[in-house]
Parts: sequence; C-alpha cells; structure tokens
Amino acid sequence: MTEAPAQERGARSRDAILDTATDLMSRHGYAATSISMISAACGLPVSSIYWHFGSKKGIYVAVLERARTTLLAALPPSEVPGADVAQRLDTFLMEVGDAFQRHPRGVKLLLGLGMMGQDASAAAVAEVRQYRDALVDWARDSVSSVFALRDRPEAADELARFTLRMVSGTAVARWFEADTVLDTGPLRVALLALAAHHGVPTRGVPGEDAPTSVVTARE
Amino acid sequence: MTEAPAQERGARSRDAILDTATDLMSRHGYAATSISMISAACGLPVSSIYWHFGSKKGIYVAVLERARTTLLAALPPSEVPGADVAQRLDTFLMEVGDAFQRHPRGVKLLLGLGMMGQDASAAAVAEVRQYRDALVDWARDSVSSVFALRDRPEAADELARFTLRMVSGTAVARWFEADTVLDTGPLRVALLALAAHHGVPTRGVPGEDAPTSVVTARE
DNA sequence: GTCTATACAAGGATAGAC
DNA sequence: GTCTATCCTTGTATAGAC
Repeated sequence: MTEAPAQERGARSRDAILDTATDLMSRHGYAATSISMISAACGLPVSSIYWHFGSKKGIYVAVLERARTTLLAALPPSEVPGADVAQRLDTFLMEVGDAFQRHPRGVKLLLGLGMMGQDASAAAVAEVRQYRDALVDWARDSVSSVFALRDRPEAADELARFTLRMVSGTAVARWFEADTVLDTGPLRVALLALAAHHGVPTRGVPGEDAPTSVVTARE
Repeated sequence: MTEAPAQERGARSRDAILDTATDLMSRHGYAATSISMISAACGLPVSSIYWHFGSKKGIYVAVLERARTTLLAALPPSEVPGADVAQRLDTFLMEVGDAFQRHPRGVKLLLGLGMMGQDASAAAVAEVRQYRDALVDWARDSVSSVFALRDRPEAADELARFTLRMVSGTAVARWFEADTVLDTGPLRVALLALAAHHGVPTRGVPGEDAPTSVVTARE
C-alpha cells in the first residue's frame, strides 16, 4: 500500500526525536540531556537529529513549542460553562486537575529547561515566555469567566496568579512524590474566600461547608 | 594576627568554594554547572576543589547540606508567639515571607539540583529528602501552633502543605520575574478560610482588625 | 593545602557517502 | 533523509611538584 512518500518518513522521524527529547529533557533537564542520549533512545543517528533541528538549542525550542501548542490545544475553553459560580468553579477545578494529571511535563519543561541560564538563546527565552504567558492568560480568562470578573481585572489577576502558583507548587511536590495530585478541594475553598474577600458576589456558594464566618471583609 | 594556622586557610577555601558552587548551581542547575566554572569564579584551581570535595556530587551534597542547615537555623521557632489566631497568623506569614526574601535559593536548590535524575547518588537523594522533610515538619508545626491544631493532625497537614505549595509556586514564578514576592495577603485569606472550613475556631479573626495586610520584608 | 600539567571520556557539531 | 566516521571542545578527575 503506497509506501511513505519519503517525505513522510522525515516528518515521522522528526516527531520521534521530539518525543524522545521531550521525555528525556523533562526528566533530566536541558543540560543533563545529551544528543547521544536522545540518539540512543530514539534509534536515529546523531546526524539526523542535527539535520532536523540544527543544534541542541534548536531541539529545545522545538520541544517547548510543541509542548505549548499541545497543552494549549488540550486546555478547555476559558469560557467556563455553568449556571452559577459554584458550577463553573467546580468545572474549572476539575479541568485544571485533569490537565495537571494529563500533562505532567508542563511545568517541568518550563523549569527544567528554563534552567539554561546565560546559554539561553533569544529564541529559547521567547518560547519560555510565550509558554508561560499563554498559561497566565488562560487562567485569567478562566477565573474571570467563573467569577464574572470582567470588570475587575485586578481581582481576576490575583485569583489567576493564586491558582497558577498552587498548580506550580504542586508540580514541584510531584518532583518528590510521583503520584501527587492537585488538591482541588482546598483550592476551591481558597478561591471562594478570595473572591468573597474582593467583594465578588458568590451567592451562597459554599454549600456544604463553612457554617461559620467566611471572610466577607473588604478593602 | 600571625597568619592562619594553615588549617584555617583550608576551611576558608572550602567555604569559598561552597559559596561559589551554591551560587552557580542555584542559578544554572547541577548539570549546567561545571567544575571549571566554579574554579574560575572562586579563583581556586580545579584540583583544590577535588581535594576538598572529592567529586562533583560531593560538592552538590555539601552545598545542599549547608543550605539546609543554614535555612533551618534561620527559620523562626515553630512555636509561633501571639495571643490569638490573628496575631500568630500574621507573625507566621511575615516570617515566611521574610524567609522567602532572604533565602531565594531554598527551593531553587531543591529543584535545580534535584534534577540529577539517575545520576543521583544515594547521598544526594538522602540530602534532598532531608531538606524537604525538614521544611514540611517546620511548616506543619508552625501552622499547628498558629491554629492550635495539636489534636487535628490532618488539618495541620493540609494547611502546611497548602502553604508550602504556595511558597514553591511563588518560587517558580520568581524564576521568570526576579522581584516576585510572596503574596501573604491572599495566602492569609486562604488559610483562614481553610481553617474555618475544617471547623477550626478562628474567633472573629477575619477582616476588621488587620488592614488587608501587605506583609513584606523590610530592609 | 595549593598549584601546574595532563589523562581520558563525553559532549556538540560536521563531512560526505549513500 | 539517513548513516558512518570524525573533529574539536569541554568536562571530570588525577599526578606530582611545591
């Protein structure tokens, strides 16, 4: 059946290299991953790798770029569906926790690879920033949708940052214990409290919890 | 003033090497830091470094060990002083934010160096674990003291984990923007809400007494 | 304890046949 | 596009004089 047009073989190899590099680099970091390691792991000779990517930094940039587009494509729309805050929040948290499980390399790539230091080429730095900015934007849009914060940009910003930092921190924890999951329960409580603290109406959301005073102070 | 007993010179050199290695490794990571870089930066020849530490892993272990003891010595007692929860919480958060400012390498060392992968010697792994466990213990004891959770170990554990993850996540954020500080304000709101959610009495802590905080380091 | 010099392996990268 | 073979640099580590 119609063998590969010889052009497809190239694309296939490119992907294989990228897969291997992503795996190795997200595990060991950029510096600790050598071209020969990649070559040995994916079966293709060193020169093929250079033919496709030109340099080690080239591989790095390509890996990051693909990771970014993949993750962004997998992220749910930042327009979170749901009738009320509680519903949307639960949906959002479920999605975040899910993405955290499915894309264990997201943060690790940013960190492990971001560790290039001064060696970082402009292209690499640009990729890292773009990756991170895309995540920030998505998070802000999402919480903005969840809590209806279109007219409260600072509040949306704070909630988004808070969420992302918790996710990053949990990713760090996963460094040490592989089966760590994102604790969406506490995060839910925290986000609701933060929203309330900002005077955002959450209309009796807490539900089963917090019979006591939940912070309703304002600034 | 007669010269150092020749033995002190050694100790001094050892410290200098350790300082340099700590700086370089926390910035570039373990793999990306070479012995020659350290040698060039601290002025001592490569062989002196090997004389003192035996191997690159040896330097790593020594760096981590010193970082751990230094940080632990700098951490305030986990018995947080204060008449009520509000006072103790503010004290605790101020201390954490302060430590975050003063010891920017804490987490970065754990991460950047922890990235050794399979190369990690047993000694190195042990050091990393010990470092991290010490932090966890301190955090748990502290929040336990703040919220009087001696008889609620699970609650203390959750609050401690939450706090540490936020700190780690903020450390990650600092990766990208150097002047990032720990947002103790939102963290305060979150911890109070979590405590309340666990049914822990916080005796009218919330808003009125504390101006929305901004607890940051001085100096 | 410190220095110079050096052994030896591994890493990044390229040449050129196929 | 892929392979073999190779160049050159850098890195870890050691030897031995002082």
